Amino acid sequence: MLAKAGGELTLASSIHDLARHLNISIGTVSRALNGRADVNADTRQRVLAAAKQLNYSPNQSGRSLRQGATRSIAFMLQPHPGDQQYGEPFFIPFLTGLQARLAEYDLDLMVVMGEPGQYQQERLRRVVETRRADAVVLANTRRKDDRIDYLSKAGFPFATLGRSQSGGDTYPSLDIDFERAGDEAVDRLVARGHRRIAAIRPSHDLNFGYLFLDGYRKALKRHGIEVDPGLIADGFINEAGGYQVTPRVMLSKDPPTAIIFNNDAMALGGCKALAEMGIRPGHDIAVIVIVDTPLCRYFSPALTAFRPSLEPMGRRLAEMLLASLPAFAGPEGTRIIREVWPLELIARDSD
Amino acid sequence: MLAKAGGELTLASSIHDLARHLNISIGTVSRALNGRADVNADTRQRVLAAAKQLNYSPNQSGRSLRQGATRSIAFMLQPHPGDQQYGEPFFIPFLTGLQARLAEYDLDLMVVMGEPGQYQQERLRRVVETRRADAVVLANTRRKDDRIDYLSKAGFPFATLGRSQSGGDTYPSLDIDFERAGDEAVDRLVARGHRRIAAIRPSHDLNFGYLFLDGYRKALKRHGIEVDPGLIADGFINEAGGYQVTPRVMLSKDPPTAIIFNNDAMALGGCKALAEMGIRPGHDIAVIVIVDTPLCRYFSPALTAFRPSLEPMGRRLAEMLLASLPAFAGPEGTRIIREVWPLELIARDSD
DNA sequence: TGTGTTCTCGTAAACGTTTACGGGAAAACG
DNA sequence: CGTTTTCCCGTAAACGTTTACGAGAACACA
Repeated sequence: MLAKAGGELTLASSIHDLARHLNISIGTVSRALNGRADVNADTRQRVLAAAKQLNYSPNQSGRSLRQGATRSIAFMLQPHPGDQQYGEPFFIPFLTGLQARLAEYDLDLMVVMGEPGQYQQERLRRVVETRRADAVVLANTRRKDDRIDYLSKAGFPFATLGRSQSGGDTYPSLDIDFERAGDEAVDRLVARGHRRIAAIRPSHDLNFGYLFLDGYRKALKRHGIEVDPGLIADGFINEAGGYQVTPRVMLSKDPPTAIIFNNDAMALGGCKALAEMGIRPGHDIAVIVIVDTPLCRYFSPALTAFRPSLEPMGRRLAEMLLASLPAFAGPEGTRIIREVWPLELIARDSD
Repeated sequence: MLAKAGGELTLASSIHDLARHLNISIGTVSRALNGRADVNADTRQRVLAAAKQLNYSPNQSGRSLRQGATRSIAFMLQPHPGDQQYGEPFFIPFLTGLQARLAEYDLDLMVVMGEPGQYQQERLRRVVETRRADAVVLANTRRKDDRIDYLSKAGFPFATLGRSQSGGDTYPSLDIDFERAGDEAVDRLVARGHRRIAAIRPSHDLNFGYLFLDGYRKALKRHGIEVDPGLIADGFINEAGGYQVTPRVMLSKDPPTAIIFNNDAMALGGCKALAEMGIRPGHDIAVIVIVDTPLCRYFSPALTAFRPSLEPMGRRLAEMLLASLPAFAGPEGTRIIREVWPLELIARDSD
């Protein structure tokens, strides 16, 4: 306790109080509470009853120290630099799912955010070295990710939301199928008669930008359309980035009739640029967004987009992480699971 | 540690290792590291150097147990029931600020969410009773809030984002000035010639709904406009709620020429209902939203709204909480600070 | 009755810290 | 030189658990 609010704090009863109250040793009390076999059934009942009566709950610090496990998982979220008035709506439902599943295992969730753009490595090291968490969940994975290198070198358990080229196949990861989304987006546009299709994605070495582009290229090839480098651009992963980079693509000698944006904020900025050029999405040009957010739905025109199931993804990643921890999955069950989830196309008015 | 990843785990060096390496007692090492006065300057240097060399960081579980403080703060966020595809964009920036300031004090942030609509009390009790956190931050405060009653009765330190009628003035709280926003919204509308102004707010005993209404009523009174109960309605705090309740107000004998929505999601649903009735916000009716989100900006027409500074609010609430904790503010500095922050009006196209 | 087994429990160590206490050596002072 | 003070450090207890170990009692079995 940091504060002893004027003495009115209800004393936290310890296992010693319980033992004294029952005229029993603390060892027996602990065994009774933890459901061990070598305790008399009657004794166990008495202990349980007394625990309820005295409102006893085991002190987590004591347990952590003795067992060498904190029973908490750290979630590292690095906000992208840029306009942070509201941040990414992406993560609340993901966190909800992650947290819900962890709670079922009596695990706490610690959130470490770091300043936008700041080097997150120190924060991560602190968590690992001071043993503040038993495992880590990484978000915003980059193609080459220092955090992954560090964790796998240290042998510290972790899982990632998103893929990376770092660290090999030694950790669980869950990602969206950006290749397939890119592929399907092209498919859809081609079926509607487009052949000049632009792709706008974030720079920053964010891995999903590359994955998306792979799918985009693959689909073009399948349809016998040559990839035009002039139709591919990347920019800062926010509205300003989309606003800045979209005109560059539109002003090429042979402009596109469709644009796939790999990020909702960039799409919004792009549409603003288009509007200023007198180009109307849904009329003069087709626009598809790869990861849907509520903004896509309420924008005018409503943007066709691919939607993830964030909350189930959060729950699933928790399961995958737990399955890789011997303490939960059993010694033999230390399985590294990697999954890639499809997106659902939400057809709206922009394409 | 839960997992010992194949033995490659870098051994966490303890203070004993450090002491042995230096031929010094652990007491001295601890004192040196913690900057106590009674340690020779030369010894301190040697300890610090060795700590860096052996990559030593104190084990947090050990510290927590000994000091009776976990150095972590729990943030309790209860999602509103309803459409949870994306949750509330409100909280990410708030969390960012809260977390950033806490990190400066070497405090961790634990996030406890609870299922939407689920009774959050048990989760809270668990945190308190097992001493998993040193203090709690509550969000989504209700007019009468069980959690506040419980915490103040237990003498457990906490602060709230949002006001409540529970618990008296014994805890720090930070809230948005909903009264003033309601007042200003009416002011603005009256200045533009409106006299039939509706107010739509959430039910659920959420406190801010009442505060908003106070400001609304006060402003009407000031302008000599009688409050018409037929123009006041409440509904579920989501899009469906707004969609459902708005027609009820519009179909009254003497319909409003303006509506103030006390929640962005409800406003969106309300606008949908209006559209279906052939009523265009910004043309046929004026619409103002009390708490701005990105959705208001991108909606068509863009919605005039009052915007909070969420990230500074997060930082500020962390400061306020810390100031109320003797361990941080010093024994005399146990001050209970309560603040109410104004909103900034963002004029757009809907009014 | 003697021996082995089972059941139940108490004892004590251990996890990694911090800190109260005391003591020895050096320094200061008379 | 004796006494007091200061400086620095080691010792050990304490935080609240869990758990390895062993021991006593009850019981079974021959």
